[in-house]
Parts: sequence; C-alpha cells; structure tokens
Amino acid sequence: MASIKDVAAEAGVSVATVSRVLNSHPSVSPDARTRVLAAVDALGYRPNAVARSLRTDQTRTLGLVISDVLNPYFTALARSVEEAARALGYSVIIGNADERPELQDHHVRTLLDRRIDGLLVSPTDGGSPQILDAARGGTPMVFVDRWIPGVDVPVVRADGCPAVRDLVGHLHRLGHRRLAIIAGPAATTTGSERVEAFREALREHGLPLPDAYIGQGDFQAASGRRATVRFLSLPEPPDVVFAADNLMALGALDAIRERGLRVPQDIGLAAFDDIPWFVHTDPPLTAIAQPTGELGRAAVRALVDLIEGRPPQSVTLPARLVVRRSCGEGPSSHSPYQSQRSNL
Amino acid sequence: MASIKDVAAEAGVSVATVSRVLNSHPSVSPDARTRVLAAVDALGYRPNAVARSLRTDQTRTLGLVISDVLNPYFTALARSVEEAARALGYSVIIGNADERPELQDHHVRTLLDRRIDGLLVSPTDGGSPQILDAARGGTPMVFVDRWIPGVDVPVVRADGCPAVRDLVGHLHRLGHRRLAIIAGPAATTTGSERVEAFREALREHGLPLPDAYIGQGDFQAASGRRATVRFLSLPEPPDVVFAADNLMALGALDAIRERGLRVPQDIGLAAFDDIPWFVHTDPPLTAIAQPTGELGRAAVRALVDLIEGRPPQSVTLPARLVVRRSCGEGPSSHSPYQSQRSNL
DNA sequence: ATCAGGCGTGTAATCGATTCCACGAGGGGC
DNA sequence: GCCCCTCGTGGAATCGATTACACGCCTGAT
Repeated sequence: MASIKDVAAEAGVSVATVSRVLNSHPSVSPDARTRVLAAVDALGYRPNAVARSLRTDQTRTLGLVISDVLNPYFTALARSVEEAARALGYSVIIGNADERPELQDHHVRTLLDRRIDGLLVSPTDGGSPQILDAARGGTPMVFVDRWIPGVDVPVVRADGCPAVRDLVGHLHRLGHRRLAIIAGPAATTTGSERVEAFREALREHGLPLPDAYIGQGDFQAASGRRATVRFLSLPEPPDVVFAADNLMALGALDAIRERGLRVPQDIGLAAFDDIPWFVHTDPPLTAIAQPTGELGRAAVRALVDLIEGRPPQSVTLPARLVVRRSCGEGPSSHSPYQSQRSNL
Repeated sequence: MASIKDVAAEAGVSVATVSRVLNSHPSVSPDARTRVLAAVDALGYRPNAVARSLRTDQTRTLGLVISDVLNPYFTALARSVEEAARALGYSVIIGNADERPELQDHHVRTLLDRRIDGLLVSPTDGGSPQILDAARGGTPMVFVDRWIPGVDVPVVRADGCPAVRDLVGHLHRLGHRRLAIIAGPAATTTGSERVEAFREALREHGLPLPDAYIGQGDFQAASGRRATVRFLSLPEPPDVVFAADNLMALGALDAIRERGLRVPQDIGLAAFDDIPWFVHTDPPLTAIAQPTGELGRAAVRALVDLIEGRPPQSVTLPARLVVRRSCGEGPSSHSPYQSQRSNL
C-alpha cells in the first residue's frame, strides 16, 4: 500500500509538501498542489489513519458502549449516534456489553487502548472501576440513557417519570388495581428509577406495590418470562404487568401465551421503550416511547463539545406514553394521547 | 497517559525489555519481569494500540459492514460475529450502510484507512468499485449473507431455496394460488435470489408469477408498505404476500391493517428472516429462519483463515421454514415443521 | 586456560504520518 | 542597491511501540 513517501517521490516533492496538500495548508504553490494531487490519484493513495493518529494524538473516533445490541432501543440509539458523529467528522466504534459488566469493561478497555477521542457509555452496572478510572483519568465521556451517580460526567437521557405517571393514571382509570412491574437490575439507573417512578405513581393513587409484584429482571427476555411466570402463579396475580424494557415485555408475552391467557382480557401488559413491532403484536402494546434520535444527537453534541474544549450540556428529554390496546382499551378520540405510532 | 518509556524509567530497564515482558518474549530475567510488571501496575500503563499497529502493521481488528443496523437479522449477525472474533483475539468495527451504497462505500473506505486486518461485507449493491478495488488490492475479505458474483472472495451465506420451496408447497396445500412477493433490490443477491427461488417453486406447482405480483422493495419497511398497497388495489389482489425480509413484512402488516383487512382470513403473509417478535404478532408470522449464529461464526472463521494465511472456506448453510398461522393454518402435530420458535 | 554459545539486555532503526525550523528566492520599501 | 519580509519548500524530530543487532557475562566443553 502506497505511503506518503511514494507520493512524494512520484510528485517530485518532499513528504512535507504532500502532507501540506493533504491537510490543505495554505502555503503550497498551485503547481506543487497539482502534481501531488495527480500522484495521489495515480497511486490510489490513502493516508494511513494509524500513523496520523499516532502523530496527532487524536483519532477522530468516538466509542459507544451499549448495553445490548439485540435491543432495538439501543440499535436505534447507535444509529442516531453514528449519524450525528459522521456529520461532525467523527467515526463511531460500537461495543456491545450484552448487559454483562465484564464484557462492558472489556470494551471500554479496548476502546481506550485504541485512543478514541471520547466515550459514550450506557453503563451496565453502578460502578465499574474501569469506567470510573477513565472518567477521573480525563477521558472525555458522556453517559447516555443510563448513568453512574456521583461522577462528574454529563448525562443525556430521557425522563420517564411523567410518562410512567400517565401510564399508571391510564391503568387506574381502566379499573386496574393490582399492578406489577418487571424491574431492570437495581445497579442500573434505568433499572431502579423506573421502579421508583412506578411506586411513586401508585402511591399517588393510593395503591400498594407489594414485593411480590416486583419482579427482578435483567433487561433480557428470559428474565421477563421468569418474572411473569412467578406473577401468574401468585394466589392473586396482578391485573397488569409493566415491563421495564421491550425485551422483558417479549418474555412476558411468551409466558402469558404459554399459560393460555389472553391480553388484555386476562392480564394487561405495558412496556418501557416503544418499538415498531408493538403496533402489530397481539394485541398492540401500550408503551412508553423515548426520543431516541434526539438522545443520540444530544449525546454526540455533548461529547464533541467536551472533546473540543467547549462546555458540555447535560440533557434530559421527556418520554411519552403511547396507548394501545394491551391494557384493556384501544386508543379513542377521547384519549388525551393521540398518536398510535411513536416517532422512532 | 503513561508510555512505554515511563514504564522503562520506573522499572530501571530499557524500553526493549518492557516490550519483551509485555509480549511475553522468553528472554527476560525473572527479576526484570517482576520490576516491569510492578511499574506497569504502578503507572496503570496500557500499551498504545495505535503505535503498536503502526509498527507491526496489524490491528487485530475486523471490519463488518452490514446493510442495516435496524434490521434484527443483521444485529444478530453482528453479535455473533463480534463474539466469534473476540474468541480469536480480534475486535470488530461495525459500519452500518443503511442500505445505501454511498454510505457503504464511506464505511469501507474508513475501515481501510484504519488498516483493519480483514473485511466482512454484506454488499448493498452489485458492484461497488470501492469493494472491488479492496478485493483486488489484496485486503482479506469475506462476503456474508449477500455477495458480489464474479469476485474471488469467499462467501458465507444461507441457501433459502429449499425453504422457499417448502413455503410455496405449504401455501399451495392451503389452497392459495395467487402468490405475490415483495422483492429486495435486484442489485443484491438476496434480492434477486429470493424472487428466483419463489418463481421456480411456483413453476413447479404450475403457478404463474405475473409482474403485478412482484413488488419492488428495498428491504426497508416503507417499501414493503408501498408494495402491499399496490397489491391490495389490484383488481385481483394476491391470496398471500411473501416479503423478502422482516422489515418489509412489517411494512406489509402496516398496509394490510390500514385497509382494515385480517390476516390470514383476507390475505396471508410470510417473511424471509425470522425474528423473536414474529411469535407474538397478530397473527404469528410464518417465516424462513436463517442460522444467524452459525453464519457469523463461519464468516469469522473464513476471514481469520484468510488473514492468517490458511485456505478459507466458503460456507452455505440451509435456511428453514417455520410455519405459524399467518397463512391460514396453525402448526399442528401433522405438520412436518415442528418448531414454532426459530433458533436465533 | 580458552573459546563457543546462550542468555539477558540495551541501542537504534523503523513504521507513516505531522510540524517546527531553516533556507533560498523574490519583491517592495527605503 | 540593500535590507527585510513573505512565501514555498525540504530536512529532520517526533509520536509509542517492536525488533534486529551488538555486546557483555556466565557456563561448560575441550
């Protein structure tokens, strides 16, 4: 593969001049520029990004560590992050943690070894030393979706509390009183916050949230299934199950179907995160939609600000309840929630 | 950030010795080794992958350019690729083409600039010069899922023909005669092959495939919707629509629902690619499942063989029909297809 | 006692870029 | 006519690793 030396030889100039042409430095004669460009073309030369990074100490690359690449919410996030980064001249390297802290740490370490310019993380756990070290070590970093409390790192996320309150109001209005939740890992902020928001909303309606109605999940389908199986074998099963993410909702649906129960007649189901398939499930699922695209853009903006020395902005965007039929009522013209499709 | 020089100074040895310890070169005294390790620990030193790559001319990184990161089939593929690569000591950088050739080329170029050791591609079009150049230029490369004919590059893919024949047989048995297909772009192998397999299978049953029953899609949901709208407004609409990927099936479902039609009573629907949600759509969708995990593993194996100088192996794995209720019959004990869930 | 050979180590070249510095040529002001 | 400044250019240092080569020391064979 041709190097800058070959180009220099071909064009009859020094490597310094070639470099200047390539980086559009002003002080190059039109003649030299033409010859260099011709040589580049003739040799099909492409600058070696590795060598360039070593010298300049920047890679123009962002790392993105997501919790689970099989979760449509995170792939949508990844897509918008990559798009926003590309618009700013950055590449993105994605690391998939599969909800496993040690895999997350592996990716963080690998990305740091590659000397990425900045890191976008949705932490799988509450306090990975790997991540904390990186943050203290001065690596530009932004948390997205989930975050680690007590660390001085900007956070870009959606606030689900109002939407959860809307959801509980909706369920209460439909006459449901026994409401259960499949929680995410307590070590994640989204895992605990959604439970807290749910508990708080129930309190406002004077409803209890017994321990038996809190299923411990890990944001994966299998755990949603297990938790639901336990709910269904309770002496007093819940009227409605609220899954804290879309994969656990899938698992819940599996379990419900296995029992031969119908949604929403026998039991209601709602989920955090809205995905296109929820429109076509049986029945269409009521869900809380996050503004994924805007989250990705805001996260990139904050991270690039940090990298380039501008003050970064933490951002909290609202999530939105999307009512469908899985809790007992189709969306009607009387409903305050108009849209059936979320704006993913 | 500490460099190898700092470690050498701290340990009181030369950088050569540090490097030898780090690369477990045999010729290092136990004493030096201990001191170096201690220094590494004290400084929290991590080797700079950029510098190392420049020197050794290898990055231990694979590039993976997938057609669409929002398509669950490709994320499943990406996950298994990353897993297999990690097991062999390689990282993976994913590029998402969004089914756009120019975006695909952008990612191929960027990956090549980074001097990845090898490239896994699922080409979005039939003959990107970018890709062809790379292949001829000697970049180790393997096509996965889709390929470009006439290029000497190993291909790892699933053969859908038998499964499509099974599907058509199934549909014929149910009494369906007017069968339509939503095709992918003709420039992709999977786009044209699936139509051909379908056409061939219809011929075997003496059924025609009129042009009006071939919808031109692009593997995205919107195109599936458009094609289905056209089918439904035909004087003689088809009995069954077969979508060549899962996203177009989603679009088809949108269109059918919009018309107020029921599946399968008013019209049947089947899809290529099986995803977990198909079990819970209304109704559960009959689909052709690919062995995604095995495809990813085989692709990595072939690519790493190529990189490390062993002869690579092209692989073709069978796809499998999974019968559900969307074409008019639930899976029964008489059905030759036992499993309702695919082994994603 | 001598010498070959192996072992542990350090010096320095190298990978492919960027960039500081110096230098020569040319032009304008005095 | 001389000086200074600007402009275009090239030489060489540098980034952080790896590794060929040389060197000194110790051991064991002769």
